[in-house]
Amino acid sequence: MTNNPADSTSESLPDSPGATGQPADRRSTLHDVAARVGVSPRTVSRVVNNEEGFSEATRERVLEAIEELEYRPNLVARGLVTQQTRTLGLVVTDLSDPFFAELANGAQRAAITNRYNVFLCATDNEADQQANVLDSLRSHGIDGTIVFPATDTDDGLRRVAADVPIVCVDHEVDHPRITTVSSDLVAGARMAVEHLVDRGHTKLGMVASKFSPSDRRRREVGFLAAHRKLFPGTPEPMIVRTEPTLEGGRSATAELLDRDPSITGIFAYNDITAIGAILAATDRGLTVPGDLAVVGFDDVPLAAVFGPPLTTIRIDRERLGQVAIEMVLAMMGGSRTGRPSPQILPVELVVRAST
Amino acid sequence: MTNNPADSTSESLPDSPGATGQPADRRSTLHDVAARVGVSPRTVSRVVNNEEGFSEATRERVLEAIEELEYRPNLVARGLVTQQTRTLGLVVTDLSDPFFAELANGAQRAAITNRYNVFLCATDNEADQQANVLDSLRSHGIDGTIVFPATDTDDGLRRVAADVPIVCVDHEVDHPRITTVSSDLVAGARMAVEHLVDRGHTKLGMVASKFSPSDRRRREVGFLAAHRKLFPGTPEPMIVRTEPTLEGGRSATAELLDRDPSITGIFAYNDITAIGAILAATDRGLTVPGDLAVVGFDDVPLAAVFGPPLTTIRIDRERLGQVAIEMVLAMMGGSRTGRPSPQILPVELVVRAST
DNA sequence: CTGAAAGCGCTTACAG
DNA sequence: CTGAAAGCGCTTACAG
Repeated sequence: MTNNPADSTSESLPDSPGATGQPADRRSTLHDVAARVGVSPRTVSRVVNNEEGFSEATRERVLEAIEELEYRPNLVARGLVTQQTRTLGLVVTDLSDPFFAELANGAQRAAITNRYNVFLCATDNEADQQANVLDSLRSHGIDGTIVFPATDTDDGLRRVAADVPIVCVDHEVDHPRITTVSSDLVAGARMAVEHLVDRGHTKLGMVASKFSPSDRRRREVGFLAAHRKLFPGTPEPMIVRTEPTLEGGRSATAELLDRDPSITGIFAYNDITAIGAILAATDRGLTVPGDLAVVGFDDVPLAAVFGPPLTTIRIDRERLGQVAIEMVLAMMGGSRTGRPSPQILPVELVVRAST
Repeated sequence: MTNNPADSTSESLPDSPGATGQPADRRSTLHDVAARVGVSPRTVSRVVNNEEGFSEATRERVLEAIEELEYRPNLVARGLVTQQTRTLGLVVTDLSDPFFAELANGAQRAAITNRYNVFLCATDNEADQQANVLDSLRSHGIDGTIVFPATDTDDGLRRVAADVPIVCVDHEVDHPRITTVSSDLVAGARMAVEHLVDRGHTKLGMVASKFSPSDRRRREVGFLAAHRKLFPGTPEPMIVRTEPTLEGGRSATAELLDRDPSITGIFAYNDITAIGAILAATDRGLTVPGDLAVVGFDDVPLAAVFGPPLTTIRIDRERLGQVAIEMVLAMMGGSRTGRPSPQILPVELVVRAST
């Protein structure tokens, strides 16, 4: 037959692997398995994919060879022809925000359940980097992706949606292959305002994110609407936009209190900025909640143990991730299913010691 | 020539895209670009890859067509033949630990600098899930990967190392294609002990991680060694192993204090467990640092703002990620470079109010 | 029950 | 300066 270098050294027993017990240093392929069994690659492909049409004996010999050679199908080569890789993308702006970490956990868990894998990428909220990772993901033949979009990147999203279906988190983009899952941020903001007012506060201020373009300011919309309803005819409360980080929350709150020292209630963009707000209060000798009450958003794990434990609007991030996966899977079902309509998940007020 | 359905509707001007301005709904390929320009795919490939051998005129026409068709090379198809995809993996146990989030940030940043992308995956510290994601990553033709290994998975790592070079974080595996970058955990533990003793504490306890197998208990080794040196001949201090989470730290500390109420100094596995330790103290009416001093590990962002702000051993996670990327890149340089030797990065004591 | 051919989107030698 | 052929690892019709 062909001259196989291994033949000269190995015993005649065909089942015996090399002396080292190690397969070749090159990863073994369908072809290698076929050659070892003495069958065509097509047959190996059939048993690997659980198709019909091979004898039980063949099946066993193939399985044995696969074991011995540690053969693993190359999903990407397969994807090149099937046009699917059972891999999903998840792109977020900032890994160090615990919100995204738990979203990712939920998404990954749901993906595994459906026998999909997910690759996570971060954009630092930069359009270029988002374009870069989306392109990379697409290039790897992912079947769909979930994205929490960087600011002002709708066009970029539409472009990749031509190739792969997208589920956006907390943001709508008008495109047949893009849908949205979001939390009810407007309702959450309303709950926060009502709670502060229940506690007797009448002068409120809000720390918002400067990364939110005008069509993504749902918390602000809810905040103003609730305020308008409860205090009709009064001037609108103050809103300061900042980076959604601890230091951002701290400085924005300082600015709010500088501009209007009569403010006694703060609604913050998220828990991290809320903690910043509390620090700003402490900075100027105010007590929380005595002098300043603070409501956060998200209910990240540390919110409960911070001093004082944070009153916040809880988002079920695990569920958010799970629903996002289910929606992207539905979109991949082909156009017959149509685009799933946007979903809005409920949020919940959690009262602790900061109000 | 060939019958192109587009020809019947489009104007004769070859440069004009369809009426919608949209390219076909199928992603365009090298072949499409070639057809549009009227040149062979080989030529397009040449200009895409900046090779030699085409006229300036050809180059411009190809570039134009690429623009119009929004052509993007399929990196995976390319990878199938070049055996490299300019993509790296990063697999960690737990996304919601801020330690890994910042490690990932550092790694991603360093990767981008080198024109690589990174795909992040989580294992939940489960061997099966780690095998799954590594296989998926490998299947996507990644060029190398960084992994913070799940417990007891050395064999699995060796298996994938046959195909792709691995840099482990804080763990050594004996294999020619696996190397290690770690923090000086032993030195960090020593600093913690010396600092507690400086503060007048003589009865110490440690909260350790139950996920660390015996060869990965560097903090414990450092803790015991430092204690032995400072208190020769005395009994060894108590160590309780637990899940490295907030609740884990809380219950482990409660156990330590139950078993030996004379303990006044706690060295914790990381900042999260340290915060748990502080909570455990508060639970039983002890003050920190008055009744119980606590030293954490990592210096995550919230350590500085927790009440009381945490004394901790700082790990430069961004740098850790960066070095890991550089090492994996070096390993990919081919065997000529040989395996880079393990690196140990320094850590630093940060004194705050919990001691 | 099994295989030979063509092709997914690309690049690598080779030839002109 | 440019192209035709073969192949990366796989699957999809087709034929026996």
